[in-house]
Amino acid sequence: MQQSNQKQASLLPDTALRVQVLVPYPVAHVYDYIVPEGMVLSVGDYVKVSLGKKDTVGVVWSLAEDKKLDPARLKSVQQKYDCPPMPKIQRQFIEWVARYTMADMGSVLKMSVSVPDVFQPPKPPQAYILPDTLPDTLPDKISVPRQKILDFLSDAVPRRAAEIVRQVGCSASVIRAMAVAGQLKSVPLLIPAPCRITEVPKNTLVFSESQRQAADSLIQLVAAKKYDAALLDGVTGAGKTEVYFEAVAEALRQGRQVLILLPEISLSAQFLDRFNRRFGIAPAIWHSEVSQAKRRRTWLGVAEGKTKVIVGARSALFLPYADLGLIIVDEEHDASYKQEEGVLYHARDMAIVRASLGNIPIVLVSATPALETMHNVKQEKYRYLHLPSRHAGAAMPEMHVIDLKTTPTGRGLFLSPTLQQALKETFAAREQSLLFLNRRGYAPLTLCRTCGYRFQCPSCSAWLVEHRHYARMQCHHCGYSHKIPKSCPECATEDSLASCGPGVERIQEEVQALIPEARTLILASDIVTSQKMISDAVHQIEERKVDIIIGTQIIAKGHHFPSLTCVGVVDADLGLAGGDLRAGERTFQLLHQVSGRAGRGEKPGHVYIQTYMPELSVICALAANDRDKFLEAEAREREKAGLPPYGRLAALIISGKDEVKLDLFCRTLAQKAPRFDDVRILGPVSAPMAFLRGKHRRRFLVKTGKSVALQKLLAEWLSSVKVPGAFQLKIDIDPQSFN
DNA sequence: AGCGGCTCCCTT
DNA sequence: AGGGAGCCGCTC
Repeated sequence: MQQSNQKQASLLPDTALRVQVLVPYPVAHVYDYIVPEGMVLSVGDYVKVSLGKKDTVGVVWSLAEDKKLDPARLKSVQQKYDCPPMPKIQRQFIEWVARYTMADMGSVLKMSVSVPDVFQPPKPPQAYILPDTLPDTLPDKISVPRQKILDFLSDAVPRRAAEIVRQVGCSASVIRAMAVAGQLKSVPLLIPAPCRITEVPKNTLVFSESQRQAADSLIQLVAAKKYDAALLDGVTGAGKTEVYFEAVAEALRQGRQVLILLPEISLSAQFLDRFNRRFGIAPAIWHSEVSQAKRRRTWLGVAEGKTKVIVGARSALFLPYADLGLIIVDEEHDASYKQEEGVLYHARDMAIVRASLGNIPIVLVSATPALETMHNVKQEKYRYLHLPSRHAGAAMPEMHVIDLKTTPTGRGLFLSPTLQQALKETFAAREQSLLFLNRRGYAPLTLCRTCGYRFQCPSCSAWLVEHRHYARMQCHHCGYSHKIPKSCPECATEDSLASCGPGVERIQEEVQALIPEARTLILASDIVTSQKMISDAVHQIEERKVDIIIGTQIIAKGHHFPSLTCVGVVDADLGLAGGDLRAGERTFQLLHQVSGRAGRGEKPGHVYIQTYMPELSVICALAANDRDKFLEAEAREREKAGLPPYGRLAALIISGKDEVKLDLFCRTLAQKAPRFDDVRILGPVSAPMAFLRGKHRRRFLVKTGKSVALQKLLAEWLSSVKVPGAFQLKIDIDPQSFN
């Protein structure tokens, strides 16, 4: 990898005086700096420069110079950091992503140098060892704790105070006192880069024939050492992870680095166990919650090529890999791969780009592949590896569609008689049930029966959701909340507030009334807030201390519970309202995943889907468990509508506080809209969340044919207007949802 | 992103 | 005239 950098001619002080530096600020261009005498800089070097009032890290982007600049006004590079330069592939990737997403290059660079003080490591943590020579002032007798500490440290391994305390059972003050007395020596603890792998253990798992075949194909893919993309398709429990671990192993045998992208780190506990079992070491973890010190070590380990496997959320894609040899995108269909703030990019799609630029293989993994991915398989852009279920018999639960039009629920109730019966029977059989409703809180809308007042967020076009668990009314879009009042805020009538519609808390109430002896548990992100709470809840369920689980989408993933035999989908139609491009697909993926929770032990499972629209293709496909037929039907719809992957799509979101001026500006924008064949510009319309966090939002949708240069078209359009500073204009290339 | 400089309008 | 709040544009 670094050959390309080493080939770059070093810049000698007497041959050039200036370099162009890209800084991690939202700016589109580079800045020129003087190279101080004696400093040797090459493209890709990390440097410290001053920009405006502040010092920042930057990357030498080119050795050219802007002749128009007045040399007298230029600042000097302050320092060259001692770190491998940013590889050429990484620089190309940053440029590519910036061009594609129409973001500033600096903003994209910022995602690559996301550790602000990476080059200013703090004091390393202190560790203790036995001194080479003991001071001669020591007393003859040594106290028991002190002797224990000396024994513990006799193996000459430096250990941190906290570890000594834990192992020996002494107090920290003893250690301190011994250090002062010279009985212990304090040394800086050098923490090596995470996940350095030199030896790759052999696979000890017994693979099925199909697993073996898929693994062999992936190993060949990696062995070829060139760009290639494959989809690994298989239901949950088919052993996909273990199969792609063999591809990882092959890349590691080549001595190269591997990136495994995961949608959410909530998968990590289980995932890390499996990784550990295969490779005997923990991978490096990268996501927003990782501590500053660990981020620094990981960033440097990645840049130096020492850290071999990185498991991370989408931002891990932008780390400056020294020699990346393989990318895995697990759960490739997952919506959270789309970054919806700042630089708007789709990590799966950009991972394909990264693989292509790096000329390395990439493997997409899913049980419910995205429509686009299947399309690429059909177009033979991606290889296709299918992994059938390992336990063919026990695999699929029996599906029951409940038409709420013909079998309605009781008034103010949300479980139909059929589902009630199933819950009772499951409980009687001492098995577990799961009710799925993707809505937190008690009720999504509260109104006053007397005056009709509705609780609404002051900053968003959204109802306040009642949360009895916290006794608050909450906006799910901006976090605004207040206490649940006793009387109507409008007409002051007491006991006049009515809850409309269900949330998980209300379903729990209904279940408790239906089966009072049943032990229920709510799994929702606002109630189970930490990783520990989630794993505690999972243990409770595994130990069968819970009979009926009521959960939002956080239950869809991962865990499998052998005694869970009944799954009820309270409202299958919930995600379908609003006409979103991917509503059907998302609903299928989510409900398919939820259905998969049922009957994964030896007992068969039953899934009950409550809907008002049983004739919809999504519901039929779920009932028939026919994913491919569903995707084909969806694909035909998209083709007819000229939508991706058959056409290109971009969204413009314009937001601002002054609604009147906003509409005026949008009209100007519409007037200047380009008119071409094969280009349709729809809008302006109010964005689905027309008022969000105190700002009004309007949306344009740009729909073009496959071959249209979408970014160029947008750039030309937008260069014809000046966006007033009071408004924010966001370009979303390949929008995933219409929010 | 952060900062300084500018304008506009309200205060006294 | 004084002065603060939002708006704009620049940073090599």
